[in-house]
Amino acid sequence: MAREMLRQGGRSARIQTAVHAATRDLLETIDRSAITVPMIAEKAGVPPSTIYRRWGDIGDLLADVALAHMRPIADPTDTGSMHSDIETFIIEYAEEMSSGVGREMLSDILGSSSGGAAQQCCHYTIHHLETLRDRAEQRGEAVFDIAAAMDKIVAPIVYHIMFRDREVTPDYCRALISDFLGKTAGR
Amino acid sequence: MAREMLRQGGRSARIQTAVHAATRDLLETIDRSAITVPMIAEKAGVPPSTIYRRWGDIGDLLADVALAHMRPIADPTDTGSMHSDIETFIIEYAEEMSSGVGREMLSDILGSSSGGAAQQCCHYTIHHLETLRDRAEQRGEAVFDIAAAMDKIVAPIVYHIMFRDREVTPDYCRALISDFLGKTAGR
DNA sequence: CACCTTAACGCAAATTATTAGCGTTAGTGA
DNA sequence: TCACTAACGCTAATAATTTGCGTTAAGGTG
Repeated sequence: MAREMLRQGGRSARIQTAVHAATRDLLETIDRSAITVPMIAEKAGVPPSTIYRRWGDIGDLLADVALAHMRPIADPTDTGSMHSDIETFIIEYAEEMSSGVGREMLSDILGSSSGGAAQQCCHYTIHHLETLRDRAEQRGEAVFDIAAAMDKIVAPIVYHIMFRDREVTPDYCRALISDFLGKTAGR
Repeated sequence: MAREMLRQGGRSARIQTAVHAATRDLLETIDRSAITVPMIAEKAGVPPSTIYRRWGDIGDLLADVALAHMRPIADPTDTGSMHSDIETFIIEYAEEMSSGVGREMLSDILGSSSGGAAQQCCHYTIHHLETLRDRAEQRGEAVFDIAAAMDKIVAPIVYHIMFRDREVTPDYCRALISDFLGKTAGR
């Protein structure tokens, strides 16, 4: 993961935006393994050395871009009940991460040398679950434990996506959620 | 992951052995991000072009080496009961994967382009669990479901190792196992 | 607002990694 | 033993990465 910018404004920020945009563009256009730093640099209108100096290598850059794409911009949908809130959020999450680009984003984040990107990515997921839990609490519903939800719902989904040992279908997600919330607690 | 060799014996096999050995050596000596193909080639006594032709890039080579290191050579220890068999195996697995080199191996395998290495790695774990289950069955103990064990024990452990969001301690592993096998089933 | 400090940049040269062509070696099966 | 060809070694060409150095401009200060 790229270090935090010491300078926030102006040129430095413009370059970050341009490089991120160029990278996202290329990720949609051509195969990820074919993307090179000079390629991104040309598209972004900066010299390659700027990218190397700022992001280190292409792995860290890809992790940074993936992380930026995962940064929560909106709260998960409010569907009226905790069970369906969780289902909606988790199924969408699983679908996004199961896709080709989703898997590549996860892979880039997990492969990043420092490990900061992975922690941050995990934190985003936890943050969303916290939102759902707080919402449930305000409704007067029984709350759930975030760490337990990570273990019993998120972890298996991510595991199967990364190891490709089974399809992560909406039905599979629903089963994990029902199992976690208690099978009797139908909605 | 490297494709299977079309030729099994002689020179081709010797080169594979030498390159793997050189790579493992370097992984223990210097930082993984500093390892280059020409470096490995020199240590192994082969020209770099041979490595590029056979393994594609350094990512695939590292994944191949990591996978070879994970290949089961012996069955997990027989401790006399299923619960402690699982505990012994899982705690050892978690400890190995939590270490610096373990995490890097997982990272290399998950980052490999084809995805075959990840599937294979997962298969090794399943194979070990099958051994434990069959052993329990022969003893007349109640058996367990492999897929469920992967979801409830292995997946959370691997998730936390990869995302670095919590320490994976032996106590944590024991809790996952007890929870899976039923809290009342103390040993 | 003008000035100072220095992080971050652009450029270009030097280094290093990767790819590709081509002749050679040595597994494998007849 | 021989024929066939996958896999190799060598080398030249190409591409990526690193590094030094002068320049630009962000952010702070008087």
